[in-house]
Amino acid sequence: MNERSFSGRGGARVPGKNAKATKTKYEAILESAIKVFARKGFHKSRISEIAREAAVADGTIYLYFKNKDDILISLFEDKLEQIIRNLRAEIRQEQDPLEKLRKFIRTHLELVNRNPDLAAVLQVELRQSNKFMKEYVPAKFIDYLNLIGEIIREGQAEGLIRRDVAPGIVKRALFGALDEIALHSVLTHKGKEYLRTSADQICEMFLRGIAA
Amino acid sequence: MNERSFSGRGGARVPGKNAKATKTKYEAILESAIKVFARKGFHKSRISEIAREAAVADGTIYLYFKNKDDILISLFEDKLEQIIRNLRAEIRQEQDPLEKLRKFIRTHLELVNRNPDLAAVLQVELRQSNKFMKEYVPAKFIDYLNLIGEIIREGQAEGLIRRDVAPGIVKRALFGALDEIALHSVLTHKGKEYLRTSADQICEMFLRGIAA
Amino acid sequence: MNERSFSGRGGARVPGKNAKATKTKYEAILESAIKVFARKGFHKSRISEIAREAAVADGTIYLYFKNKDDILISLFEDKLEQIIRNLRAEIRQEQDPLEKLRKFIRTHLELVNRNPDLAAVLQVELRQSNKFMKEYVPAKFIDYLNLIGEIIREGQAEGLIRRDVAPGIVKRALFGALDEIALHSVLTHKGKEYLRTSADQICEMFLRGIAA
Amino acid sequence: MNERSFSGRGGARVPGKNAKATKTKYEAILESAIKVFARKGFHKSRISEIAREAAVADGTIYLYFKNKDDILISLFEDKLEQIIRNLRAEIRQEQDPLEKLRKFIRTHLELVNRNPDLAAVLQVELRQSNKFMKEYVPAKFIDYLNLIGEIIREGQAEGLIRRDVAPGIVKRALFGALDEIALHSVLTHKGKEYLRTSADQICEMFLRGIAA
DNA sequence: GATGAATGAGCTTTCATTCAT
DNA sequence: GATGAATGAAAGCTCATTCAT
Repeated sequence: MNERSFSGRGGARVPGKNAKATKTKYEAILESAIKVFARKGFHKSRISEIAREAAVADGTIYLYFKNKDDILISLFEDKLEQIIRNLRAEIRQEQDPLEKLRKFIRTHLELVNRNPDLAAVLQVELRQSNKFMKEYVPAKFIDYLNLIGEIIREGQAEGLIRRDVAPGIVKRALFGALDEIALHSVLTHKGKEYLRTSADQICEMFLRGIAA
Repeated sequence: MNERSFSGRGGARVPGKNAKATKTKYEAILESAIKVFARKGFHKSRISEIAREAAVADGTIYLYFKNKDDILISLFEDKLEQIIRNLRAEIRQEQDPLEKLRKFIRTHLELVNRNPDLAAVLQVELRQSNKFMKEYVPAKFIDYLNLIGEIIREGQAEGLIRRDVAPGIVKRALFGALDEIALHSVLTHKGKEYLRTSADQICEMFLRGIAA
Repeated sequence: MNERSFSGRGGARVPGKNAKATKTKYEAILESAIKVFARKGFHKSRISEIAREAAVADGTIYLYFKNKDDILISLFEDKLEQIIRNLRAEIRQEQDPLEKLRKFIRTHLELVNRNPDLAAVLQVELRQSNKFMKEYVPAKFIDYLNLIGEIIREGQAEGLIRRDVAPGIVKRALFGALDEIALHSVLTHKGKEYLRTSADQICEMFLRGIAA
Repeated sequence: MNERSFSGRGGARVPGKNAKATKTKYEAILESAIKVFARKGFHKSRISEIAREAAVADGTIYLYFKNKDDILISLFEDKLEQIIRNLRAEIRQEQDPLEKLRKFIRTHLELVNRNPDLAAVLQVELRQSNKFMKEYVPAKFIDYLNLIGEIIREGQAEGLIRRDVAPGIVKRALFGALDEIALHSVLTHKGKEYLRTSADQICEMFLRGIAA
């Protein structure tokens, strides 16, 4: 059994009392990291470069992050949390579980289109962190996957989705499909058009594939 | 547009004339690399460790491979080529394009089950190589994807698959789905059972999803 | 035309603000380097050994010097600058240009006698640096040569030295003569006596050779 | 006391019996080495490159030379021996010791002009060999210096050169002067004109300097 | 004698991280 | 909290040399 515990979280994320000021610094570092990682790649990015970009001293970064991997992983969690929040809001607007899935698929690929730097980091750099791939307990990622799982279960309850569909597997299959398309888009710099067509194709295929 | 050219291939891969003897040495290094990479991970694997495992000198490795990344990428190409050959043979036995897809899906996941070390390297370590993700021209990978694309086109020609399915997108979606399942299997050490169930679920969903 | 530019100078030579403290560290490294280079030779000297001798960490050396060659070249420039300063002071005491030359010749060889480690480095190790021989723009060395050239011109102006003497050539010839004697002294460990006799011989020969 | 013994000489210089064929190979390697050393510098020249240039296998070089330094030193000895032979012949033509010195000086610098590759190797690369500078017993070089020493003694015997001139020191001083001029010519690519003027200047100065 | 595949010692430099101020 | 000078561990790769053929 894989250990997968990431000891980096839970440290003194916010050093001082002045939440406003420090949050700014924490966020400044994360935003700088996205830019630098996207430009140079994770391994070739230097802590000193992120520090310069964020206009803080090298050492200051270690007041907010445990180490270099922790920046990457914090970035992942922070952004994914925002994404999940937004997605929940979007989905709540729809009644039909099948429409919810459609919304999910489209929004996932739209986000890739609208945040190219972040997408480059999440699709390519993040996976190059050994810590992320092997030690990190992907709680937030599981939340994300479960958005799909829940919709499927909802659809099954309403008789719109086949009972023999296994939500735990299909949620991963759908995520994998979207992820591969996103990766291809990032690596080949195919943008809007490609992502929109792909969203349509995947919607059509998945919804037919699981519909009752 | 990303350049993505990998200059490492085509060098003096086989120093001597005695194809038999040298092929053995080349292969010995690759097999050792799979073991070591799977055990320690790409970045933590030492060239000297691969050399020891293969019973050659450190320098000998550089007669057959340009550098550490080249070992990983050669490994990928070599193994993928074998897999493609085997898959083609399997698929050729079936007449029905839909049955061919079923075969493809099942074989992909069976290979993961039967070659856990190789799977671990291809699913996790390979993606951690910056060279592979950013500079490599994935000719063999495209061949692999095209196996799917061809079957889909075949099915469309026979009227078994909807005409509005885009093979170029669906092939990636299917690969992404299989890849994510494989990754999950590798990271959580879920084996045979999980992979078989997943194969069934994915077959059912995809085939329904694209059937005419 | 040979480029001969040495890009190593002008970097962040002094990291901090406390000039006193850092100057000490910079100098400590140079003094240690002279000892180690003289003992082991440039190529066989290890950075780690210089660091240990100077009681700093390996990496600290790279805060003050670009690389190993830069230590050697900085050493050359630093010491040559001191030597030039001292020589100027010595020469200023004499009125007669011929006496100035005598002083120059004697002081050059006395310095070899009084600083055997430094002499060993400058005579033997420095020339073994490819960077020094081929890329370095020898500004300080030209200053040194020009000390001789200026005295000769002065002597010509006063009618003490023949007008047909070419200062630009003779300055090199004299330097070459002194340099070869110094090298022989260093390689065979011939000291005081040899250097003093040589100084007298060279004085006699050169002064007669160029006198009006 | 410096050891200065070079153990590389005396090995099986000429492997076989066929003196013609093997002498050709030995010489081919030396000539190739001059070209390669002049082009790339000693340290950056690869044995394999010299072998390719000489159209022999890497290993063959080790039948004729003990190691890389031995190529350089053999090259030095071979060429210096030729030079000494030629110089002796030239000098023998003159009766007057002072004319002999003149001839010596001019010929030395003419050789630099006529053999730029060889000069580049002897002036720059040779001195970068630690073996040459520190372990080699420079028998041939001493022969060369003694050519000067002998002429001076001859001149003293004939009453043409001052008795208080020390041949052992002046020979080095003269060599040093010529050497520095030669080095400057090589490094700055100053050719014929510069060398000829320098020869004249040095002749004038040295002959006046030591004349009775 | 000739070959060239195989060997394996050898080492600078980078950069994430720390900690005294 | 913020700084940034100082630390020191860490390893890929080259290439002179060897030696079995």
